Amino acid sequence: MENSKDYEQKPLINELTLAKELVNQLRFHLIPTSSTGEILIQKILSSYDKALLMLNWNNRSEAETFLPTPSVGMIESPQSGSPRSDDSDIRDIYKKRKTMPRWTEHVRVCSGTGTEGPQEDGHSWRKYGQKDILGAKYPRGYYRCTHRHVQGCLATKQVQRSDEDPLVFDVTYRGKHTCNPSSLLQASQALCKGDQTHNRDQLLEQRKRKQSEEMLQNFRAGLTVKTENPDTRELTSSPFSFPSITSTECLKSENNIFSPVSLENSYMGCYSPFISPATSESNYFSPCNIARKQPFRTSESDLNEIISAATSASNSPVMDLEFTLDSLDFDPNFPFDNNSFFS
DNA sequence: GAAATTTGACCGTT
DNA sequence: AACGGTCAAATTTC
Repeated sequence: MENSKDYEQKPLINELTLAKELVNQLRFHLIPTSSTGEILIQKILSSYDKALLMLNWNNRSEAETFLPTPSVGMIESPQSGSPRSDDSDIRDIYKKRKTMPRWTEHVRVCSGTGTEGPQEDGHSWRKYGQKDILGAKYPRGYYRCTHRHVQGCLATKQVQRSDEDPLVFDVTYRGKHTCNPSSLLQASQALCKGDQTHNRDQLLEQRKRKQSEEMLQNFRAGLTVKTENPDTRELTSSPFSFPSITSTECLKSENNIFSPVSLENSYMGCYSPFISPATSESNYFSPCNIARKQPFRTSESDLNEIISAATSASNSPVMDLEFTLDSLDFDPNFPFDNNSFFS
């Protein structure tokens, strides 16, 4: 059954991959001459990605599915509850965590951009750990949703600074935000008004900003994001990702108006031009005015701090998905990676 | 005083 | 046994 499905789909996947590759090549011939062409190519690539994504999901839908709302709040006992006292509970927790959807964004922090706009747009993260990882130069930071205990939101993320390029952070999201979308929306809307600096997230941001104020001046974040297929863990070169991101590529992307993504615009539209750089959508703006003139002389913790602020600014991609899907009356359980889908 | 961060210890997985 | 992920007490920040 499964095998026959694979048999049917593999050639299809190969064809699509090949076609996508060709379009990618074509794109680099077009970029200097036609921005319209670039837009079209983005759309084509986007379509390929969607198709590939769907196929991927079909292949694995039986083995693994998203857990739309995995008994939120029941999984993790409150901190005071000595969670280690009950073995079976703990095992359940680990099992469920294992099956949580997971995806990675490669986040590049660029200098020279004016990204000091809202860095929090609804999701706030609390750091709960840091760990030196074998073979990695930099420690990995562990963050969970601030609303974990209040709303049982199990979303977590890990921020790992890249060995090769200290300006790149791998942000691995795990789990889906289950905290109340309406409150998030309110937070987002509050940010839209621009002058409202009194909400909690912004206070938080103020604090973070203060901590890294000096650095931010030299270190204004612009991000490029690659999404990773949550299951195959292959880099799926999403429409937003540039196969080989370089500084100049980054600049190019600045001029790209990617696939219209009207859904996104309706959601993101309220943001000031410098939206949270870490949102997957941020590629739309891609304020990556990168000119790495000077080496960064910042501590890891500073960088982690910034990336935390930056990434916390993003609703998790899944969250964004919920916003947009809800309005579209999609089946919310339909599993796909919105990072790629909407890009 | 409350909330957030740091950090060493603990625990499950491999 | 090593490693990665999480907990929770201590510390810091507001």
